[in-house]
Amino acid sequence: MLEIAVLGLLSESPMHGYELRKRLATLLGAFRAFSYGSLYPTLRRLSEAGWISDESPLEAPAVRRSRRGKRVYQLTADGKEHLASLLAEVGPDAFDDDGFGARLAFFAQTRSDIRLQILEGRRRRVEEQRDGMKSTLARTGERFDRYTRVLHEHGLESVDREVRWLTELIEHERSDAPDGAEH
Amino acid sequence: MLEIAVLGLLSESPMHGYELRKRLATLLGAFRAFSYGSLYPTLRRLSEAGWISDESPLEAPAVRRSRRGKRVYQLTADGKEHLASLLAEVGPDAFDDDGFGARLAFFAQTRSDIRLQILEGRRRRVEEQRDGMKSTLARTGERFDRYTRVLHEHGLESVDREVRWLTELIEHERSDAPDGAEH
DNA sequence: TTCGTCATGTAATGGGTTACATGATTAC
DNA sequence: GTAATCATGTAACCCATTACATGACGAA
Repeated sequence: MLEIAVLGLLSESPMHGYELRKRLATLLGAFRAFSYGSLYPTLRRLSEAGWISDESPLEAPAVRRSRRGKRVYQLTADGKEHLASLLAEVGPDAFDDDGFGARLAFFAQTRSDIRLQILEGRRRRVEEQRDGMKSTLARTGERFDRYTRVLHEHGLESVDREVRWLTELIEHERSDAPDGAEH
Repeated sequence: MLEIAVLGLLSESPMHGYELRKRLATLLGAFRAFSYGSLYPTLRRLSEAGWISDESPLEAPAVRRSRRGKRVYQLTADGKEHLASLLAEVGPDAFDDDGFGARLAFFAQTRSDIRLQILEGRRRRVEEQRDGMKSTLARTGERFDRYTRVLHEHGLESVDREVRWLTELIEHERSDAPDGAEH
């Protein structure tokens, strides 16, 4: 999640951690902020993996050491590849709230057929949730008190809306790329 | 969160852990399941705090020991008090997603004026979120690509719906208990 | 007798937060 | 010169999950 978001943002332009965090907050819609306590360790990890680096090729090398100054990160060639493979991943991770959100935010960089697979997988997932809630309400709706019931009803309407929203996106996607790449 | 849910469920009737977990899953709408790995340690903690107990007052005492058999938990007098104070708490915890959900699920046991305070606090919180998203969209909406934009628009509509839903609940609550307890 | 499900638990791990510590740069 | 904010980082902690281990009990 953080990994995709960081690589995705850096694929648009190099940035330092502090800026990354602000972009992250607006990109992920404030419902997911990430503190420095998770961001910087992630940057270190991605750096050690060779996916990002803060080496500026031109640089006065000597003198300063042990200084903590601004570190501008950029995607490496390996990182670009890695991001591409993350965005093309159509496993269960891509269908949960966070994973789907992160992938959708960088859909512009994702192949059209993969986009469709992710949207459909996500819809399947949300439909299952909806059906589960529906049957819970049908089974126990009478026994719930008023508050528990309205809570469940509101939840059900929310997932129902998401299913319809996904259906719109899927239809748009299909009409946009009307070739037959599926099995 | 787990604490409120467990105490709240046990206040309705005694139960053992396994059953508790199933009730938890339907109560919290499947979007929040809790595994045994968090449930059982919580039961131990609540037990050590004296809020729940699995002592059956009538019991053949001798013989069996070291057997792991079924443990039926029930709320103690202290636990009842503690639950009441948790449900009456109108701090920030009561306004975030989880805390609000847990409290709403046991609203039937909450004092009417507290209910109103929690609903209003939650609404304020969600309104802030909505306004943040709105201004983000206004500021950067043009620069977002299509996918990022629809993601944000859908998010905005969702919080907007929640605000309206909360407003309905608040109005219902006010007309239900039309006395003047507020300052 | 074996399979499913009821039932309780632990250990390792994961992925984040809060609070703290430090220092550079900019605006007044 | 001092306050705000930019900027980087660490340590302690929290709260959950996964995977595993154990065992009782009823039905086929």
